[in-house]
Amino acid sequence: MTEKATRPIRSDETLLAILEALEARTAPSVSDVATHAGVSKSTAHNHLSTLREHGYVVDGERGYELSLRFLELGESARTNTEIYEVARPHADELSRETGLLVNISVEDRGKGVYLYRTRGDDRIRLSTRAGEVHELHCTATGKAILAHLPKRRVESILDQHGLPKRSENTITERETLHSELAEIRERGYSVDDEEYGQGLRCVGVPVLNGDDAVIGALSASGPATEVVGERLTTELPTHLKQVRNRIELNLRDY
Amino acid sequence: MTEKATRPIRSDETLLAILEALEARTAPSVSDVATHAGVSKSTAHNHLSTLREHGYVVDGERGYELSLRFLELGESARTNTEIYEVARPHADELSRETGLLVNISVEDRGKGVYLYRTRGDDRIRLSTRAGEVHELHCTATGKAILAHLPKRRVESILDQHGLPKRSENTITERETLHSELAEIRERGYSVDDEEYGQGLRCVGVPVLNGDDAVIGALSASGPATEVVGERLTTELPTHLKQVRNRIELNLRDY
DNA sequence: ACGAGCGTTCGACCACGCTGAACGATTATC
DNA sequence: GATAATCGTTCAGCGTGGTCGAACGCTCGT
Repeated sequence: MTEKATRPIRSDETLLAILEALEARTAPSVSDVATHAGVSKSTAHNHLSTLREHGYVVDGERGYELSLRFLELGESARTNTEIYEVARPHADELSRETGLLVNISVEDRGKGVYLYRTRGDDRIRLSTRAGEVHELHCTATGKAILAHLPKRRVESILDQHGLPKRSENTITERETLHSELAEIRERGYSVDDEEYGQGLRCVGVPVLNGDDAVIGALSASGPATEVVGERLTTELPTHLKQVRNRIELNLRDY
Repeated sequence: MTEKATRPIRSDETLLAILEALEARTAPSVSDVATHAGVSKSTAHNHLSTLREHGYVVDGERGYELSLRFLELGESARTNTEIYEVARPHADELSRETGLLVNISVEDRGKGVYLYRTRGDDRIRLSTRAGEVHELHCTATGKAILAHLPKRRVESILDQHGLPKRSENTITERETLHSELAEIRERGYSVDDEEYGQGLRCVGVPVLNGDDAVIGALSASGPATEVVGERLTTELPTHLKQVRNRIELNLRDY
């Protein structure tokens, strides 16, 4: 599925390796970058100074860093998605009303990416952040998305990424997952019952566009001790479905 | 100030030009990208397919797009700043309390960059977004930052970017700006009185780290009709200074 | 059927990206 | 305070590979 380039450009690949080095390590030196990217020090130096000249990296007193240019590019990518701008205010509202952590995510190259995460109660700092990726089979948003992708596409995603075990409850059998997805289609919402992390429970709904294609999903998550009983089986699903309807209505008139 | 690379890498430069083409135009074709970046179609194709293979761009049905990989990189750059994680919850709180649009920005290569923007009242969609850049001389956050940079650095920034007129009230004379900056230092807050855009008024405060270096600024902005009288001269400045103090205290214990 | 646009592949040339060695500057170690 | 290690940077030179233009199917609109 990873579309192979017929004629990959080697210097681009080292450039990208350098970006990854800058992302992974905090403020690395030229030599660090060179080692991490597997190139000579002089090559790393040339790439870094080119990137600096164009404002993509800055070298502070501690070392090189990705510049805020990437924030601009990231926002551009985020705004390009159909769902983000429309769903965001609804996510904020939902989060205020429920006090839970609300997520918007989309599928990107077979994985889930959080476009936005918001928590009504800001006192707890977000441990996780936007842009983070996760497998689709073990989260509420992921399963909501999978449930509405063409079966062929689902298979190809599972072939590519497998069903890695993230916690005790993670679904690791294809068959189990498929019947779960059928159930999700039927009742209109998904549940992550500590499948991604212990003690974390999450309810999600898909978001479809005018052509009935999934463009993402919305979910609310919280401690398993809080997301229980009526709240888990009725209250949150109903609430989320309402929000989903509002978002889909807003999508119609752009 | 733009540190010249002694030996710039040409293929990196075309790669960056391609990224800019993807950012500027929505879902451009290979030919569009080639024209915009000033290279042959086949060269553009090779770069794009390399980027796609590594997951940095995706080609949807409409054309090529930046992938959400850039959201990840952008978040990484944002988190690297000293101010972001600490100030963000305070910004949210301030926004809820005032109902105004609250901004966190930092200086990056002589310009201001919004790290975060939040508005208590989410019903109005944010017209502007994080990552956006602006000149420092015509915004409340920008002037608060300039007021605490070494004079030499301020001069070099003004040399580089000038004082472009953004609206009726924009300060375009260096002398005027310098006395304004002195005033800001004295009273501890800055005001943008429709200097960036007509009808928009804004109050800002600098945020300093343990070494008394500016690491960014915080501001609250709203319609000129709302931000007036006591609110403009006393209420908001006092409120912002309180928030600033809280942020600086939090910075101490990381 | 036609032509105009697209994205892609190919061959060939010579620019230029890569390496390794050498440079001063800075810090660490004794 | 001398030595040594390591830093970022520059340089020359080799030979790879990035570049372009032409040519290829292909999908459009006419």
